[in-house]
Amino acid sequence: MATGRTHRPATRSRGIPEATVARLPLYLRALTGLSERSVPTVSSEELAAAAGVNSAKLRKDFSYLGSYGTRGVGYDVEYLVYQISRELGLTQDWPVVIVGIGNLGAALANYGGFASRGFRVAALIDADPAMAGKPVAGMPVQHTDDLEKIISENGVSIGVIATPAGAAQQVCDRLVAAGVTSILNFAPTVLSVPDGVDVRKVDLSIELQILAFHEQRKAGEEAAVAEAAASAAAVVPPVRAAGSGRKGPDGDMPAVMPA
Amino acid sequence: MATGRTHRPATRSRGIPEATVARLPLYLRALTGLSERSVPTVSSEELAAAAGVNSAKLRKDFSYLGSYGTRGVGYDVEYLVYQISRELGLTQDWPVVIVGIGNLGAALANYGGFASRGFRVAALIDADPAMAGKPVAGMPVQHTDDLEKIISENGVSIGVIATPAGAAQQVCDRLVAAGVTSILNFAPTVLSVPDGVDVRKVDLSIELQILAFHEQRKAGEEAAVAEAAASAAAVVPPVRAAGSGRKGPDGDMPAVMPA
DNA sequence: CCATCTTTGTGCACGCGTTCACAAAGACAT
DNA sequence: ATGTCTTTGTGAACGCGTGCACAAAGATGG
Repeated sequence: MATGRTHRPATRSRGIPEATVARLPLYLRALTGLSERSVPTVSSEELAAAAGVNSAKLRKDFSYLGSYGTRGVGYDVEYLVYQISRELGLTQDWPVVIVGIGNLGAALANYGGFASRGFRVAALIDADPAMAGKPVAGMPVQHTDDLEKIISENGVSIGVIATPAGAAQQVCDRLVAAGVTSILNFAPTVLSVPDGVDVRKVDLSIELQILAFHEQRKAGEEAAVAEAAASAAAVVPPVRAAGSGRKGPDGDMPAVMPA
Repeated sequence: MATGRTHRPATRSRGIPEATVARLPLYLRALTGLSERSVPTVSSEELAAAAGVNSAKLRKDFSYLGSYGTRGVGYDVEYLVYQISRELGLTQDWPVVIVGIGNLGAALANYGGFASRGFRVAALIDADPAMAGKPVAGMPVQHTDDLEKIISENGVSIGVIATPAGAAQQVCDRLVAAGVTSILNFAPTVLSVPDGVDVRKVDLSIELQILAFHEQRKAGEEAAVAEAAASAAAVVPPVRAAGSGRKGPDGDMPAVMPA
């Protein structure tokens, strides 16, 4: 993951570990739930359980923000909600544009989770002229031609890319050129961006493939060797260097690697 | 030419690092692109650039799978595609169910990336009776009542949860009870599952919040101290333990913690 | 057949993140 | 006020992941 950090000796040693930052939203969500149930305080143990993490990890995470707990009691829920929100920058308004209003883009536009926490969908943008003006999630889709104008007029610094893979890099370049410095990419492509621009990637296909790997291992633990042998016999793997044909004889490498 | 090729006997060390597994789909995607352009071989440097990673990291990743490269030349594209596919378990068919056919669920059902690599949407399931029978992505939505039957009849071991947060845990429990052992969760909730079940989480809101954190830092680097002071003065943070009122005097903690 | 050149595979060191374990801090009861 | 009990905050150890740097392997050219 590209963390694209511009190293700067910040005013204070603002070195909150990246792993901690990634968990803060998790804590915030758990705390919000407690807040709605008017729970006044919570211990690190309880909160850690709600967030699905280790309690020691949670305490260390909070220690990077400051000493917000009370020994013997726990953490004040409301106070902690405020502190984390402020640390994450959620006390301000973040206008966001979504580019690519296909199935996924429309789903994102309708997703309530955006508006819930400081994020506001400022515009929906699509390259298809037929989409222009069409309302999605109660908001007219605008054409890509106006991308730069929309970005600058709304002061957008966060962009969401939900286009097909082929268009993603081009859209990304235009977003960056127009002033966007944070991008959430749903397109299955590696985006290249200049320093100072953050990119986070959400890739459904990759997540599934990772699950498949573990699933295969789980299944293989029962009939490990037998299954591997059968599969190797059933599926014929491509012979080494079959296409090029300009290399040495293919006898130098067995067609089927030992499984 | 090969003299006596000393085949490494124990390539099957089951310990492929998790970080490596997470990158294999990335390599596979880059390799597929090369394969479609009929590129016969690729060096670690080139492939690493295409996948957006360090070349040394890529070589080390591949070394966990075995010695599939040729020194002085690089890696055979077709051969590597096969090896990674096999390692990820993509040479077999993975039936998948999607539970929760709202905006996101429908988008997932329509997403071509699923079918492209061994994954097949076996069923769409929703709790709303009005949805039952309605076609989404050319497939009739089925009711939650039949969840267990669908899982067992199709031999499904991977489930995708795209329901609202409130229903996620219940759906998860039923999936697991029915035999699902891998879950991709899009609902903004922490799922608790028994040992042996893998859960991966995709959370749009969290990704945005992480971006907001970095975005705030980038903005803060220009007018760091001034901004912090102004924001602290403008926004009044909740006084410590304001709601509970049963604790000590609130003077024991400053209303604004030092930033 | 030998020399040179390219590229892999990996030993090693380093830094980050996680976890344990415990002293210090504070609430609460007496 | 003093003691006990709960819970935080953190020092320290450990393990994993990353990146450097280089020797070995093999292709290529003379």
